Amino acid sequence: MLTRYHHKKVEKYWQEKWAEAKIFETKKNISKKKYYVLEMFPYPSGKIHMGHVRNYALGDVVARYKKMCGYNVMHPMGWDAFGLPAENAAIVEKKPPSEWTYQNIKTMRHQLQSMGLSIDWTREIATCHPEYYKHEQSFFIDLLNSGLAYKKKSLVNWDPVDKTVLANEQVINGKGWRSGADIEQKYLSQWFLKTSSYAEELLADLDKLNDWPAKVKLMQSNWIGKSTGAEIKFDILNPDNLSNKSINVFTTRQDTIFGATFCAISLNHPLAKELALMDKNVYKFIKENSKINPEKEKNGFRTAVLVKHPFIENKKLPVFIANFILMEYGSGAIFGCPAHDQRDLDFAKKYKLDILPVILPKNENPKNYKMGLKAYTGDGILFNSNFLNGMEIEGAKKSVLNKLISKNAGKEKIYYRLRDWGLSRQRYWGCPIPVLYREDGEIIPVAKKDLPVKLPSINNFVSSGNPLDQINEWKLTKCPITGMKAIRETDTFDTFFESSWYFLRYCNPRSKEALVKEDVDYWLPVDQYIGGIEHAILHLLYSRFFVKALRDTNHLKFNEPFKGLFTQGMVTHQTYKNINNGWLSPDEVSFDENKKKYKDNKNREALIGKIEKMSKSKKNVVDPTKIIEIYGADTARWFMLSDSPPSRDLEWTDSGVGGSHKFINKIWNLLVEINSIDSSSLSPKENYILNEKTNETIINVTNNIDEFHYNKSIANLHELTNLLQKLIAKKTVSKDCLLNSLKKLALLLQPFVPHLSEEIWKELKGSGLAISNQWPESKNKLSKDYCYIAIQINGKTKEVLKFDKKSTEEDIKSIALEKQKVKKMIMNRKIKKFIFVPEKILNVVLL
RNA sequence: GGGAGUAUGGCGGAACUGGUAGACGCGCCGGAUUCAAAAUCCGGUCACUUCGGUGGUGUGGGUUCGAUUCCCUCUACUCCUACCA
Repeated sequence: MLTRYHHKKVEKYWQEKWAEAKIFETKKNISKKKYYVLEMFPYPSGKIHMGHVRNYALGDVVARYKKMCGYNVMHPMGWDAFGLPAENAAIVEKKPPSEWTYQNIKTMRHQLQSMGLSIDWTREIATCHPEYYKHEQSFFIDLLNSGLAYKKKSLVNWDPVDKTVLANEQVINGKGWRSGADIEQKYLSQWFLKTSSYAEELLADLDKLNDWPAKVKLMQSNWIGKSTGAEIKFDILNPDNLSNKSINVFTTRQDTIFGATFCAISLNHPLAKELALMDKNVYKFIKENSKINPEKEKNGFRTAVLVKHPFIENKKLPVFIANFILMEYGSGAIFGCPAHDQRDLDFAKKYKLDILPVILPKNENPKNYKMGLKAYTGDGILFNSNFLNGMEIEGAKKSVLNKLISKNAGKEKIYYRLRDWGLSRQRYWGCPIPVLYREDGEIIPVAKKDLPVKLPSINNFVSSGNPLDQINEWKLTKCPITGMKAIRETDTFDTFFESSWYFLRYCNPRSKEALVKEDVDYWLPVDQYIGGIEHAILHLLYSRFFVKALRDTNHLKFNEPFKGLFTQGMVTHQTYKNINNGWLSPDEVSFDENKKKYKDNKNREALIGKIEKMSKSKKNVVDPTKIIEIYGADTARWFMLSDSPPSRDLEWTDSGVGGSHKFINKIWNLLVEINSIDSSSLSPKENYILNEKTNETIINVTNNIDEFHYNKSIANLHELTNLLQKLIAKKTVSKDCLLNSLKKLALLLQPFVPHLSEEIWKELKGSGLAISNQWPESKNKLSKDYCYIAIQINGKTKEVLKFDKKSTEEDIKSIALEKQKVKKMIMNRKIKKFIFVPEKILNVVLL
C-alpha cells in the first residue's frame, strides 16, 4: 500500500475501470425505478471553465447517489454546438466552423472525462450533427402544418454587430445578449413560433412545478405578464373623413374611466399612420420621435381627432400621438387618467390637460380633498364618478365592465406580455430552416424524405452578412412537387431551438425516428435538471413551450420537461486592477510584506477590486485543467462542494483548494494509520461512540444530499473523519469497529470524491466497485438513557446538566436549584414560575 | 418606478417546527515533530471583563418565560424587470 496518495495514478485507474465495466451505460429497465439527472449542456467554446466544473460536480453527486440508492440512473452529456462564436473563429482562424467546433468538443470531452463524471458517453450528441438537426427540421414542418409556426413581416430587434435578429428575451437593457451592441428596430420577414398561444398554459402549469425554485417561477410568471382588464371602444367624433371610426383602448384600471381626460396612441398605430398621410406635421412628429428614446423625453402631438367618452354625454377627449405608447402591447392606445397614473400626470402637466381625481383615499373628505404632487395609485373609494360613486376599486371595475358590455362599447380582455418566438437568424452556423420559396410565390416546406437540409461546407468565410445567401449552388433548387424553380430559405434557426429538445433525444440518441415513444415515456420528465439561473427565462421557457407544442403535434404525451430544477450560483474570484484601472490577473499580483500593499509583477501598486464572476475580460479566471493536474479531480470537486451552499455564489480561493487537498490526504492517512494497529491488543471500550457517530453521519449526509445542502454533508463527513482520527490515535476502539466505520465512510464519499472512495474501498477489501454498492443504511438513532438539560434563568442558559432520562421535573428542579451558580443567581429574589421542556430545558423565571 | 432576496466572528458558512448562537472549513495564535523547512499532529480562537460575570446574529421597537428564527420600522447590499396602460 502507498503511504502517499497519488491522485494522477489513482484517478486514471478508476476512470478506466468504470469505463471497462460500462458502469454508467444505462439501459431502459421497466422493472427498475428510473432517475434522469441532467445538467445544462455546454457550448463547445474551447475549454471548460470553473462554472462547468461546479455544475457537473453538483449533478454528479445526484447521479452517483441515486444510483447507489438503487435507481436506474440516466446521466447523459452533449454539446450545444451551433452558434456565433464558431463563425467568428472561422474568420479569425480561417477554418470552417464545423472543424473548430468538433475540435473543441474533443478537447472539452477529454476535460470533462478527467473530472471522473458518471456520464453515459454512449448517448453523447452534438446539435450541429445532421443526424440531430434533421429531426428538428422535421418538427418544424409539423409545427408549420399545424399552424404553430408562421411567417410574418415584423419589427424586429436587429443586432448590428452580429448582423442578426434577436428575440425579445435576447435583448438585455436594449443591448444584444451576446454582442452587447445597441439594438436597432428593423422591419423584416421572419419565422415565428406561436408561444403566445401557450401563454395561459405556461403560466398555469408553473403551479405544478413543485420542485422548481420559487424565484424562477416568479421570473417566468412576470415574463409571461398576464394582465386582466378591459378593452374600451372610443368612438371618433371628428374629423369624419377617417377610415378609422373608433379607437380601442386597453386598460387594467377601467374604474378610473371618469377621470379620463385624453387618449393617446402609438407612433405606429394605424390611425397615426392615416393621420400622417393627411398632415405633414404629424408625419414630421412621427419621424422625429421614432428616434428619440421616450425614457429621455416624453413627447406628444395633439391631433385634431376628438373621441367620445363612453359614459359622459357630450364629453370629448383629445387624441394625442405619443412616443411612449407601445404598439406591441395591448392595443397600442390608452386613455389617460392623470390623477391616478404618474406617466399620464407628467404628460397632462406638459400639455396642460385636465386632472380629475376619481379615487378618494380612505379617511379623506371629498369636499376638501386636494391631490398631492404625485398620482394617487393606492386604495380608496370612487367619487366624481357618476354611477360608481361610493364603490371600492374592485367593485367599480366589474361595474364598468358590465356597463361597457351592455352598451356594446367594450369587453373584458386579457393581455400577455409574452410574444411569439422569433426564430429566424441570418447566420451560417445554425440549423437550416427547411422551407422553399417557389418562383410562383408559394412558400412550401421541404419534403420530409429530403431531410436533412444540410449546411453546405464553406471555404472562405466573410465577415459580414449571411454566407448562405451567397452560395447559389446550395440556395437555388427546384420544387420537388411541381419542378418549378425555387430558392431555399437562407435563414437558420435560433440556437435555442436545438436546446429546446435535446433532453428528449438523449433517450434514443441514435434511433432513426426523432423520438422513440416508449423510451421517452420511460425516461421523461427529467427528474433533476441543474444549471445556471441565467437561463431562468430563455432556455427554460422555450423548452417548456416546445414540449407542449410537441405534445399537441402528437410526438409525446406529457406536459412539462423538467420535474425538478436546481439553479446553482456562480463561481466568483477576487479581481485586481492596476492604478490605471486596467485588470490584472491574480497570478500577476502578490502581497508586499514590507509595504503592506499589493503589487503587480513589475512592482507597481495593485488595487483589490470586487469579487466577481470569473470572466476572461476581468482576468480573474482559474483554469480547471491546471487545478486537476496539480491537485486532482477529487480535490477540485470537493472544493466546489464544500463551504458555500450550491445555490449561492462560490468564491474561488487558493487557500480553499489547499484545504480540500489536505482533506483528501487526511483521509488517506487514516488508512495508513489503521494498518499499523494491532487488532489483538485493543480494548473495545469506546466502540459505541464510533458506531453512534457513524450512524448519525449516514443519517445527516443522506438528508443533506436530498436537500441539496452539500456543504452540510461535507461538514458531517469532516466530523466523522475527525473522530476516526482521534480514536485511531487513542487506540481505544477495536479494529473491526474502525474498519466498519471506514468502509461506510468510503461509500459516503463516493458521490463527492469518487476516485478516493474507490481506492479506499479496494484497500479495505470491499466487494466490487464502491459505486456498485448500496448506499449505507442507517439505523434509528440509538436511544440514550441520559439527556442534557439546559438550566436557564429568565431564558438565559446558566448551566447544562446531565440527567437520567427517567428523572422527573421535580428531581431536576431540586438538583438544579442546589447548584452554586443557580443559587447565587436567585439569592433572595422570588421565583415566579418554572418552564420545563422535557429532555431540553428548565427555565427558572424570577420576579 | 415595480418585483424578489440577503444581512450571523477576521472570512465562507451552521443552528430541525421559537429552546445551550457560532457546527464544519479557511485564516490566525501557541505548542509538538524536524539540523531546518515543507508536510503532519495537538491546543486555542465572538467581544469586553474587576475573572464573579456582562454584552452580542445590520438599525430601532414589539410579541414571549425564552427570538438568528415570528411581527412592525429603518438602513445597506444583490438580483430580476422596466414607459406593459
